[in-house]
Amino acid sequence: MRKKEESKPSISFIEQFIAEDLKDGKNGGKVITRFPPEPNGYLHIGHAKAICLDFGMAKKYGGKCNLRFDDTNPVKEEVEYIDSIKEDIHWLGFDWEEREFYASDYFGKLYNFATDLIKRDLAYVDDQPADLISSQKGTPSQPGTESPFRKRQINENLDLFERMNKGEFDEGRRVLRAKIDMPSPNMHLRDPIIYRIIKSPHHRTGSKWMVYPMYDFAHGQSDYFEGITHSLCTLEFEVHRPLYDWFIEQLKTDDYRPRQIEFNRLNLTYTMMSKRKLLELVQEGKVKGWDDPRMPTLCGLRRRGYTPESIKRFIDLIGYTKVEATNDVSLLEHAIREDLNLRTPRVFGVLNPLKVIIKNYPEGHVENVELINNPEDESMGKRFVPFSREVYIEQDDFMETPPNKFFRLAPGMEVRLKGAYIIKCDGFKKNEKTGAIEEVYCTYDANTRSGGNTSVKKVKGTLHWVSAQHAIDAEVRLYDRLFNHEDPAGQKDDDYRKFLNSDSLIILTGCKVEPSLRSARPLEKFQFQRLGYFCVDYDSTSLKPVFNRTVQLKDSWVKVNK
RNA sequence: UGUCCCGUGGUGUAAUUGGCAACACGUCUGAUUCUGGAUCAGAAGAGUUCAGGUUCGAAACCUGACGGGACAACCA
Repeated sequence: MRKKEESKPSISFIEQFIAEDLKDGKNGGKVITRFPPEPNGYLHIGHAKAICLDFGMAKKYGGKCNLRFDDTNPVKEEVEYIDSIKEDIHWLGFDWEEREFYASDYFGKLYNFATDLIKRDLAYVDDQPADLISSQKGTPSQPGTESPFRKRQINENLDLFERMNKGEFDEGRRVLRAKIDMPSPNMHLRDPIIYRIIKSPHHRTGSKWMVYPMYDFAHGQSDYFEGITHSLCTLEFEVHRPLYDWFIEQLKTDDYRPRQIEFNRLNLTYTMMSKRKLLELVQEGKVKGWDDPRMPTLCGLRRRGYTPESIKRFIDLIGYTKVEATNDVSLLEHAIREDLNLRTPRVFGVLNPLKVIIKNYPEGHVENVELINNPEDESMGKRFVPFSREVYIEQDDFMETPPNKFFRLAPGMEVRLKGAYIIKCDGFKKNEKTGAIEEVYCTYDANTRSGGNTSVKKVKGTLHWVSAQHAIDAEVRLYDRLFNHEDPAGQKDDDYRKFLNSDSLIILTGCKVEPSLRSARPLEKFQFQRLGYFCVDYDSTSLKPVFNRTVQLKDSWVKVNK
């Protein structure tokens, strides 16, 4: 399915940089990358884009990719997230082997480096409160002004920083700042705060530390300590790069130098990627949890029925650039359909059952009709499905007064029950009060059994069906996009909650599925013929199977119909 | 009134780094089909934000506009 790409050797700008660096013999001709999540939430498909790049580049150029938890803020991070992050990366098919690192592993080195900067008069302790420091920073268009503590003596700074870490001062009382350039046009260079006092215990280092490094003071240095050559991150860190380079410059002892390269974040239509807002959805009960099948989280997509291959394929398709792009969810849906079409067995499942009685079919008689499991893959074999006098078909497949081009069942019309016989409708029972069709009466043509050579008759429509006496009841959860706005989180005047799609989950009970599905296991995937791809939910039991609809089949009838 | 980044069909990306804009999704035809799926064949749709300049030749290089984004957390 990727044949067409062979003639398209174009590589991303990132890969071009890497290839050039290699050609120039930088960093000993090595490629070492890292994937650096903060353990403060679950991974989503945007992270998958980064994971594919980080691990992908390392693999392609014979290098390694480290997993590094960016755990420099103990008040926001939890162990709970660490396990889920590792599980999701593995699920995608990537492995960091023994290279599982934590920014907190480097707290000692970082502290020493900070002390070193103080000694070189490149850092100082500032006693001012946050709002004052902030106002002295100026604005993007106005230069900052120097803190009165900027000229503090080295010995005093050393003493104060040590006492900050001993817990002598309350949180917020003092910070350590790098002494760089207050009037700089780049705000990140205006004496950035590099250490703050936090007294909450850390999930790995306990209460050993009272001061914690800020992101900018930890990330580049961690890269340096691990020998990272290419530090790939998203566009919003572009303005941080001069600071990243500044710290490395102070730290380096030889020619080795990590290089930060920024690429565009993944945005999807009708989707919201902000971790904070996703957390709100979970906490407010708008969804059933981080792994709700409507969530863009990897665990949500997994439960929805997405395969790692389809996600990687999608990411492959969208590429890496510096353009802030919004990708169409229909491309993601294309990727999962393409994958599932090749690998899933076809089965019969009737979502909204309507009973059809075949009057001239012998009562009590059962035939096992043979069906192909997957027309795309002969090796998946065949199966037998019981057929009898009473079957269920889809309510949508019968109309009392059909429009043009309705190739399904209606009074006087003929249709094939896939794998079985051609039937003709010659009556139905209607509830006079509600107008609902309750039963449909048909006759079958015994000469039209599928596979038989007497079956020369042709009909336009073919329906899926389930034998009434053999059917098993199932619950089916139909999912649709969570939001009904293309950019739910991007509206200035409206809260994203306003755009929640009230029909994003429709639970159907009393669905009828073929008996072979009794033994289906959670996460097992099927194509319900003519309907879509479905995946067994974790809530499923053999007594009460539960299926999630991953995605519908493309349906040109809906277009004809309107 | 700053610095940095970005601007190619509806969407996302290409264009062998200066040689008459390609691919995928989507859309629309038709063929085929015991899934209105898949498959196959084909079509429409941009002249590359705009204006200058360099050049035999510019989507690409230069200048200037215009438009979008990032940066003012003791978050990452």
